[in-house]
Amino acid sequence: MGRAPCCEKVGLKKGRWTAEEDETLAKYIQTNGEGSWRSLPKNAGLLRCGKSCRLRWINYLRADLKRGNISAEEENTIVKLHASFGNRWSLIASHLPGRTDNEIKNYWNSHLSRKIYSFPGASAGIMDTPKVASIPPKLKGGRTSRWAMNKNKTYTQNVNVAIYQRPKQTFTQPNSDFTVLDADVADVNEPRIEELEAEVNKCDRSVDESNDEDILGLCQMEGISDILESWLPETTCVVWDLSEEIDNNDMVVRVSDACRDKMASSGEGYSCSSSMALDQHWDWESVIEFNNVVESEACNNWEQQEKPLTWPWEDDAWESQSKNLGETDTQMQNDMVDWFLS
DNA sequence: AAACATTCCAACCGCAAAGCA
DNA sequence: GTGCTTTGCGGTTGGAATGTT
Repeated sequence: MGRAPCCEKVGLKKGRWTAEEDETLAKYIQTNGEGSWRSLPKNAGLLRCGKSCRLRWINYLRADLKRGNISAEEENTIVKLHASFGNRWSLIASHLPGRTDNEIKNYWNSHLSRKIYSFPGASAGIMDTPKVASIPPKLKGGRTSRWAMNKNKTYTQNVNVAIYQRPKQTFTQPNSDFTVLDADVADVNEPRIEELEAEVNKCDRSVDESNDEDILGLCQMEGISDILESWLPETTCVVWDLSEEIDNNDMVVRVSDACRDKMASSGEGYSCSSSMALDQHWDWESVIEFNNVVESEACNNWEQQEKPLTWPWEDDAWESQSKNLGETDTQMQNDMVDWFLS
């Protein structure tokens, strides 16, 4: 016995809405207000499912919808929010006035997602940057609770997300500043995830959702350097996302779907994309060229590849100067964290 | 100009949480 | 506390529009 249908589908119309239907729906809602979607079609005289009416109203008929193409600024916002929130389209849409979750989702899938470039595996480490963004816990399906939609709420949530900014840097050699990005997802270390969660869960933060900067901001984490040290070398599967914001010198690094799936299956429930928005002066041609090289070489011999990027504390020379991250130059460490959280 | 391929997006679907009796 | 209904979410799909051969 199958699931009961959400509404009586027999005799209901499907497919594109006609202008007449739009007018009928709009007039009814203007008169009676939103809500009671189940009974709305019958009351309004529409041969449509209530869900269909709701969707049509939300995505097309509402007066406060913004028409026209997504602007560069909006796109930038989407990229950044997606880096933090993942596919939480409604949440992203809530920060883009006049845009719907469906519109953003479609835009992402058709315009932005294909801009992702992969960095298939270099040898050693993994980089899944552990971070905290102040976002409500993701619910699989289901509507967002009213509590979660309230402003000035406090979340305690772990999300392996970060938006980084670094000082000016020219990316001429793929060996300088970041950890190897290993697309091989075989060794995702689940205990690390739990460990990270435990650390991250220490962080509570009040959030004003009206402020995107605040949403995107990272909470002050105690011992973040320790987390980075323990986490970064073991994270896997990163895909480089070179968005069209090249002109703005933004770059995003994100966890691959495979990694996300892995993490999800580990019981984490949800793993948002990691990202790096590197607001700096990259040599993009080199980046892309390097990406191509790495990709081709990866097909030949993954093990022999050198680290394209490493974190400073993974560098031997650096490490020799500082046996232990916790004992290193405090100023440098603080600077790194400041940059990391900026 | 026709056939085929690709892109884009409106709409559908199932799931799960909130709400309520 | 329980069960049913309503609502919201995100993934997926179908087909129109557009591009390419």
